[in-house]
Amino acid sequence: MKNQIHSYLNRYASFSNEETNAFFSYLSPKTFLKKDFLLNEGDVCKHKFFILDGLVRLFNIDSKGHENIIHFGIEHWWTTNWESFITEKPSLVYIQALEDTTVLTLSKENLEKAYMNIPKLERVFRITTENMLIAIERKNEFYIKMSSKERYEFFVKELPSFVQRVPQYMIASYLDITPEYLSELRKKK
Amino acid sequence: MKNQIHSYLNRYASFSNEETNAFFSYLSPKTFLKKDFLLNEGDVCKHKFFILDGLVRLFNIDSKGHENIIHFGIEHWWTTNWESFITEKPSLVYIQALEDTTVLTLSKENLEKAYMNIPKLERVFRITTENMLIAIERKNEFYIKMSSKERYEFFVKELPSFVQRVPQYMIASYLDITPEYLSELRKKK
DNA sequence: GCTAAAAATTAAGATATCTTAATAAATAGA
DNA sequence: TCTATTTATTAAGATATCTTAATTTTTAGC
Repeated sequence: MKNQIHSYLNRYASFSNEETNAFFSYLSPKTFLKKDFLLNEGDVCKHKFFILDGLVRLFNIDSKGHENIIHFGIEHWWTTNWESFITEKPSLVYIQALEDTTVLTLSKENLEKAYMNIPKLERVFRITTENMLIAIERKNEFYIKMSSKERYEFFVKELPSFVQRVPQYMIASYLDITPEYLSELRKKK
Repeated sequence: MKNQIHSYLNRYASFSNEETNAFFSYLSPKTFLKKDFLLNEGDVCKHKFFILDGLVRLFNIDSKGHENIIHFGIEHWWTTNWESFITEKPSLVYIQALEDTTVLTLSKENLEKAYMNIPKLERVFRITTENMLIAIERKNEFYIKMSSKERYEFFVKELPSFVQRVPQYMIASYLDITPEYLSELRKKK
C-alpha cells in the first residue's frame, strides 16, 4: 500500500522514505461495498480518493431521471469531483462503487497541509493534473468526431477490461448512446 | 504587461516584485497577424502562449478535410497544445490567430528553468491546470446532454463576445454542428 | 465604389439515433 | 434450484441532424 504511493510519488519528483511516510500519514484507507456511495449529490466533495482496488463510476441524474455516467475510476487512479472539491460547492454528481472498492482518502484539509509541509507535492499534482487534462482532451477529440458505432468499437479496443467489469447499459451511458441503440450496433457488427 | 503577469501570479501565491521580474524574464512577446499560425500540425509545440490581446483558435483537419475547432483562446488565457507540449510529440492540431494577436511566449525550456528557480510557480500552474480541468469538464457535462439548439443558445448566452468576434461557421464547428444546420436553428428561433 | 472572395442561407432528400413498449436472457439471493 | 430482479434485445415509428448543391448576403482589397 505504502509502496504504491511511494512509486507513484517518485514518478514525478524524488521523495525520500521520510517524505513518503509523511504524505502517507495524511491518507486514510476506507472500504466501500458494491453500490455504496463515495459521494452523494448535494454534498460537498471533501476528498480525493486513490483507488487501491475496485471500480467506481461518477454520474449524474438528469431532469428526465436518466443516469449519465461521466467517468469510471479504477485501480491506481485518483478520483474525485474536481469541481466540488476545488470550489467547495455542493456536488452535482454521485460517485458510486460498482464493485467492492478499497481507497485511500485524502481530505482537502490534509492535502493543503501536505502542500505546506512537502512543497514538492505541488509538482506531483501539477503534473498529474496536466496528464488528466491531456487524457480528457484526447478523449474529447476522438469522441466528438466518431459515430456511436466507432465510439463503442474504440472503447472495446482501448478498455477491454471495462467491458468485462461494467454492465453494457452503463457503457452505453458513458458513450452517450441509448442502451437499445447500442444493442442494435452490436448486432449489426 | 508586467502588471498583468504580476496580478496573474499573485492570484494563487504571493510573489515579490523580484520574483515576478524573474518570471517575466523567461517570457518573450510576439505578435501574430490575422491568419498566422502559432503552431502548425506536425510540429512539436514548444511554447505556452499567454494572450495579451487578440483571439486564436485551436483546430484540426479530419480525414474528410473538414476543420474541427477544439478551443478558442482570448486575452489573459494561456493557450497551447497540451498534449504536444507535454509529451513532445508532433502536434495533431493547428493554433491560428483569428485577429492580430499579441502573446507572451514561454518555452518549455524556460518553464522548466522557472520551476527550478521559483518553485512557487509549481503551485500557480497546479492551480491553473486544475481550473482548466474544471472548465473542460463543465463544458463536457453541459454539452453532452444538450441538443444542438441548446448548445448554441448556451454559447451565445455565456460567451456573447465570441459571437461578435468569430464567424458563425467557426462557432458551428466548435459546437459540432454543421453551418447549414446552425443557420436553420437560428431561423427557427 | 467595384469586384472577388468569404460567409450565411435555403431547401430537399438521406441517415443516424432516439423513443416507446414489449419480450427475452442473465444474474443474484433465498 | 426457483424466483425476483436486473440487464439485454428486438422492432416500429419518430426526430434531429447531416449532405449536397444552389443562391444570397456580407466582407475585404483594390
